[in-house]
Amino acid sequence: MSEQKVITRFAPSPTGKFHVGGIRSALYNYLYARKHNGKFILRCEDTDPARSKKEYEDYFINVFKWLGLEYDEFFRQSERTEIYKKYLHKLLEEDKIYISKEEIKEEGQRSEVIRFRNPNKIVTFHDEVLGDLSFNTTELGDFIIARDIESPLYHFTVVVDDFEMNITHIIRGQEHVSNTPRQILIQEAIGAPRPIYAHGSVILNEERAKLSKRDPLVRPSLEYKDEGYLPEGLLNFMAFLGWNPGGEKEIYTLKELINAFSLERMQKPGAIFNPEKLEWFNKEHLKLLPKEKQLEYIFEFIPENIKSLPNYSKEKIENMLNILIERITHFGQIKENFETGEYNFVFSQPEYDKTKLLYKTSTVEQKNENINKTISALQEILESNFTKENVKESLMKIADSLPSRGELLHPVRFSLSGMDKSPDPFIIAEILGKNETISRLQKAL
RNA sequence: GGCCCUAUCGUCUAACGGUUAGGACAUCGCCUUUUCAAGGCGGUAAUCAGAGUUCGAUUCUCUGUAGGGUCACCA
Repeated sequence: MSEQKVITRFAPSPTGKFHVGGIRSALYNYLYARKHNGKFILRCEDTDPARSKKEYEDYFINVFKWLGLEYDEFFRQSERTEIYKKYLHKLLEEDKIYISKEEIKEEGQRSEVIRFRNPNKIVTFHDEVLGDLSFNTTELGDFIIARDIESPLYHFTVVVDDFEMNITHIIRGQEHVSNTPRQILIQEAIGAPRPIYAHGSVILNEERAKLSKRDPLVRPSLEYKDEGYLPEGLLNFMAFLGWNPGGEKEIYTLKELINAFSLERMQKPGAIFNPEKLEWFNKEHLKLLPKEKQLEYIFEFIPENIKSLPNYSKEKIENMLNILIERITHFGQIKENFETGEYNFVFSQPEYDKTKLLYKTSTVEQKNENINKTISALQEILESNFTKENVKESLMKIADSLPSRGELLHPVRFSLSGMDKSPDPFIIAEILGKNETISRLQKAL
C-alpha cells in the first residue's frame, strides 16, 4: 500500500498584522509538506466578521511572499459557509448537535446558539512530540460550535476544513493542546479520520510568558523586511526555536531545512525568542549573499541625502562593500550608519583637529616627514593598481622601518578619515582613489 | 483555582544508562597590520531538589518545587 500523501496547512486569522512568532508554525508545516512531497495549504480563518479584515489577510499573504514560503492552495473560510451548513444540518438530523435556548448574560449574546452534544468521555490521542495525552471532556460541557446555522465557530470550521482538505498532519504550538480533545470529538461526530498531531513548544518572551502581539520584542513580520532582514536569516532562526537537526551545523538554507526537518526533533520545553541570536543568524546569511545581491540591499538603504551628495557614486559604494557589510547584522543598519555621519569622510575632505594628526609623542616634523614619505610612495603606484593590497604593501614597508608603525599609520589614517575610529588606512585609500588620497595627505602637511 | 504540559550554561540546544556533560548566541580575555569593525584563539558558565530502580543516572519511576499553556456566542 502506498503512503498517504502528506497534506499540511497553516491557518492564520486576519485579525491583526501577522507577527513573527506565527512564522514558525507556518514554516514547520511548510517544511514537513515539502520534505514529503506533499501539499501545503494556506487557509484564512475569517469566520469572525467582527474582527477579520481584508488588509490583514493581504498582510500575511505578503509575508508568505516575502519569505518564499509557497503554498499549493488557498482557502477563505468566509466563502465556505455552505459547506459548514451542510455538516451542521447533518449533525442536527443525527441529534449530535442541538439548538439551545440561552439566557442572555452579556450584550451581543444570542438567545439561540448551536451546541455540541458532548458524549462526556475520555479522549486519548497521540502527539508526535508530547506522546500520549488523555483528557476528560466532561468539563467542556456542551460547547458552542456555531452562533447559528450560517455562523459556525472556530472549532467546528477547523475540523470540517481539515477533513474536507484531507489534512494529514497538524503541526502547531502547544497552546492548542487543550483545544485538541474537543476537535477530536467533532471529528468523531462528522466521521472524520484523526490527523497526526505535533504540538511544538510555545515561543516565550524574555519574561518567559507566551509571546503576544504586544511584546516589543517581536513585531509584525513585514517590519523585519523593512529593516532589511533576510528571509533566510529569519527562517533559519525561527526553525531553530523549538527544533534542531542535531549536529553542530546551524546555518541552513530553506532547501537544507526541508531536507533536515523532522517531527521527532521538535522540542517540548518553551523557547525564548532571543533577538541577539536572530542578528547572528541574519548576519551569517547576509555574508553568504553574492556581492550583487548585497549591493542591491545596500543601495536600498542608503539615505537619499547621501545619494545626492556631489561626490557620491555607485563605484564608491561598491568599493565600500566590505567595510559596510562587516559592520551590520541586517541591512537597515546601513541607513543608520550613514546617518550618524560615520562615512561622511568618503564623500568630502573631513574637518579635523590638527593636533590629532600626531601619533602619541611624535612631533610635527616627524609627522610631516612620514606623510611626505607616504605621498611619494603612493605616487609610485599606478592609478589602476591603487588597491588596498598594493597600498598596504608599500606603506608597511615604510611603517616597519619606524620605531612604531603607528608613527606612519596613524597620521595617514587620520588625515584620510578625520575620525578617531574608522576603517584602516589602506581600505580608505582604495575607496578614495589615488588622487583624493594624495590630496588629503598634502592637506595634512 | 480546575485540567494539561515542561524542567541541561543567562539564551537556543546536543546527549536517546557509562562523555573531562558537546556546540552556538551573549559575555570576558588575548592575538593580529595604530583606532573601530571583522576575524582568529582561549576563558567563565548548566543537568531544579529529594527519594527510589540500577554495578552505574542528565537520561527510567515517584514526590516536591518552579515555570508555562488553557479554561469565549475569538481564533
